[in-house]
Amino acid sequence: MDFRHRILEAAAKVYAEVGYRGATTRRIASAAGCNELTLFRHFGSKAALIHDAVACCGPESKLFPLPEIPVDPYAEVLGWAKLHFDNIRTHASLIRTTIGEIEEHPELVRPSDPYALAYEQLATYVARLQADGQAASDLDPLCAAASLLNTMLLNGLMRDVLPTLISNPPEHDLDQFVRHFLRGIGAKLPVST
Amino acid sequence: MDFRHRILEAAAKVYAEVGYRGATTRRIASAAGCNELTLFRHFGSKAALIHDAVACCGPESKLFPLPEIPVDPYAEVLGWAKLHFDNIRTHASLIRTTIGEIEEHPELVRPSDPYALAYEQLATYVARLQADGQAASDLDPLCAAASLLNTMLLNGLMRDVLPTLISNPPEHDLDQFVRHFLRGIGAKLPVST
DNA sequence: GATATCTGTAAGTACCTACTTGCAGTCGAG
DNA sequence: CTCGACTGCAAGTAGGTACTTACAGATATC
Repeated sequence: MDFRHRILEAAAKVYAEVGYRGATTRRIASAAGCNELTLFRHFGSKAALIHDAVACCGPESKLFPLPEIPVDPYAEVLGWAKLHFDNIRTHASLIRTTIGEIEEHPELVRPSDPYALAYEQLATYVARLQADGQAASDLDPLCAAASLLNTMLLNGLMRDVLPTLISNPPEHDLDQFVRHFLRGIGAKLPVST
Repeated sequence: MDFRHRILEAAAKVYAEVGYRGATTRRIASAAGCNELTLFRHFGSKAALIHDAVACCGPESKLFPLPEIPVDPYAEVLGWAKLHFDNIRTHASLIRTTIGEIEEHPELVRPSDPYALAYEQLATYVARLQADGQAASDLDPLCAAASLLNTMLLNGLMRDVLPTLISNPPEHDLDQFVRHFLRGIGAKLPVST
């Protein structure tokens, strides 16, 4: 019966579906199963409500584990990528909406954006591989990290809405992306299945 | 004095900035410098106007040249990538908006989507490299193509709105992406600069 | 000069928007 | 039992929405 949280979840869901303008207070109240007035009593304004909802119900910003010292790059990167990919797919609708409205509502992009964190994390891992001689050192680690992360992110975001364009099962694509990524930075690969 | 085209351009611009709901007929008319009524006389409804505007003023869907028979993969892919990247950046705002509203307005995604065409085009090129023995044959050409295209696309889309995250000059990132892509598919690279 | 086509102005329709106010009911804590 | 906090209902504010109708002026063609 925690109304506040029920409202936040409903607001995040409606916002993800129809965007800021489409997420009318009436719609959110209906989705939360409460009176429209209750929204204003809890959050004061629609802007505050949407902001709290996205901050509360958006993609996780916690760091998934990626070892400091690489041992088995393929297994480590693939495992890490799977966690991120699941996180992306779970919140794909909300992320797409936020991207589409980033010009009008930059305040909805959180400072501790999980994407930015993952980006640095993977770049650090690549730099470590390079320092250890396990990867070629001619590439910018940030660009290499972007190559895998952007590929995964866009695949995860559009998978549900462009099924004709992205028809392979997620595990297949992730495996391919990680293999391409690792060979791209000059790292060793396990034998292909 | 071609009102019709002036209205289409204004509508595409306003739609790119504030989305379908935000693109009110009043706003579009103001941007086009004409009366609101003129919109309805020309296009009948807001839905028809936005549809025509996106179809007319969206990203180019023509194919950029990518040779059937690869000779110098780095030069060829980089040149091709630059053309696509420019096209993406020119229409970044509109593409972001369309992605954000793809659930509500899938009809605004054109059947001859330039992204889908480029995707197949690059995959064909990769398959040719593999057939010629110029690239490893263990990767799915479609996944390899997605690796470069997704990376470029997201970089181009977010570059203007997340400058802290994407701070390298475009040429630097493109060069890095193409190098990573080619080595990822097992192709030869020119000496790094 | 008459005609048809395009444009603008002004007013109005029916509805949705965020948000407010006043009042009544419920329910658990003291 | 009382109190306060939370909830819902009903009504209303001031403004925006897509879209329509009726009328008047400009312009180019015949």
